Amino acid sequence: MPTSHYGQPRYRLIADELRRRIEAGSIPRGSLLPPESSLTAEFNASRGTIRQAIALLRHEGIAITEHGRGTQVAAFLPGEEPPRSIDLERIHREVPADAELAAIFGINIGATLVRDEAVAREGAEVESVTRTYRRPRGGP
Amino acid sequence: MPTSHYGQPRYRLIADELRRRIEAGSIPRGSLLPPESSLTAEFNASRGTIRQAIALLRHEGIAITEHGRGTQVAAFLPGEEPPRSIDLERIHREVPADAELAAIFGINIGATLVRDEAVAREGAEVESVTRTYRRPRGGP
DNA sequence: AGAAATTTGTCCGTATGTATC
DNA sequence: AGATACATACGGACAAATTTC
Repeated sequence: MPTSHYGQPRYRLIADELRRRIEAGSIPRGSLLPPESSLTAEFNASRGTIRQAIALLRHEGIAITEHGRGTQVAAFLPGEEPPRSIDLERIHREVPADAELAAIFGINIGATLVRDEAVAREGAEVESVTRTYRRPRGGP
Repeated sequence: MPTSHYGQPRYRLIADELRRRIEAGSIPRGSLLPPESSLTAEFNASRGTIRQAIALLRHEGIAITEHGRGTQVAAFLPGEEPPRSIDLERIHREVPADAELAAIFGINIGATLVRDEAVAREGAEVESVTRTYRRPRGGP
């Protein structure tokens, strides 16, 4: 990626894009910015470049970075666009069967089931939670 | 030690080794990977490098990481297909939110949620139970 | 029920080498 | 040559979720 910066350095363009999302509400006030690692992936930029971009936002006072926690969008400037992006997040884990599930599967209560959970969000709001339970493959 | 580039960066080599162990079964499906601290010691690499390696496995869909818990090997590796569902049965009802769901939705424990349940059977055996929770439309 | 230990998440600072503008 | 960006790697520190005692 040789970079074709049209007059502007990359970190400035990235800062512009993040500022746009914040102003448009797609990154809600008071929420945490995606971590540097995510931004690195999304913008296909190095961490240093991302950090420069965030430093700009900090200077402008619209972001606050806390060591070990993340970068938070400032809370001021009320009301604007409702967020529309749908975010999916999947969690996979093993859970013990409760009475209801045990009855359906025909297994003992407390037996291990594999649960896949998908949380669908629109902006900050949770739209739905879908859980799929299966019996584990060849193991308790 | 910047890069000892013997063709590949270290995090990729480490990811290769972990993938090999998973496919060979020496790290079983559904089990937890050794913690980052152990891998750091074993591979004599920094934590960041280990995390990069694990991120690769996550991206490939063969590992799922949960905060505070660990990194779990997927129950099904991409490419191996779980058995297909045949019989489907749907149940719709209203249920009170337990603590976990309440936390996800950001509502009070006991608040009403709508639950759609689909039981997939293959012959007599239950293959999977899928439950989707949503907030009621305009209701309590 | 609560504290401690474990484990992952994130940020900070630094370093080296390479490629591109 | 210098500025910018990229890729990789290290170590330290604090934050937060989960498990364990």
